[in-house]
Amino acid sequence: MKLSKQSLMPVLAIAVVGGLVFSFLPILPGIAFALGAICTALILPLIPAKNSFIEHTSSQASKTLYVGNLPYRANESEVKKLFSEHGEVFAVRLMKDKRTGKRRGFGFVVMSSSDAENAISQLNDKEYGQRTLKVREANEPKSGDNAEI
DNA sequence: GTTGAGCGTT
Repeated sequence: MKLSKQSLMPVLAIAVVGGLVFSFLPILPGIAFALGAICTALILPLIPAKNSFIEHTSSQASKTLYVGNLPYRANESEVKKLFSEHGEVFAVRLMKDKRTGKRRGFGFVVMSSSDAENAISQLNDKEYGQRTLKVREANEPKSGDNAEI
């Protein structure tokens, strides 16, 4: 039963909006806010329903790849475009320093497992931006369902 | 604005 802020913010927002909507009715503001909260409880299960619709697209087998020795000038769009030429890339995350926000020069690329193996053999030790890319599989695969080799 | 081995975030 974890209650995070991100799942609580929309609830409060919808509750406030519901309270404003019901405030037009000749009732007490407390009753209006209560009705807004009830409406929130009613449409709350509908929000994950739309999310599951979007997740229906990402029902592919994804594997996390570690990409090191990246140029500091490289962006996620360039890396994603580079990996997209050798396979279907789902997401690219370039890790940056949490203190200064500077790029540390490595990141992770999430793509399909079969295309991932092909991309590794194609992009590993590949010259990119006057640097030799280092593409390997991630040590901690989040989606390790099809991560068997 | 700098640097160069490495395995990470809601």
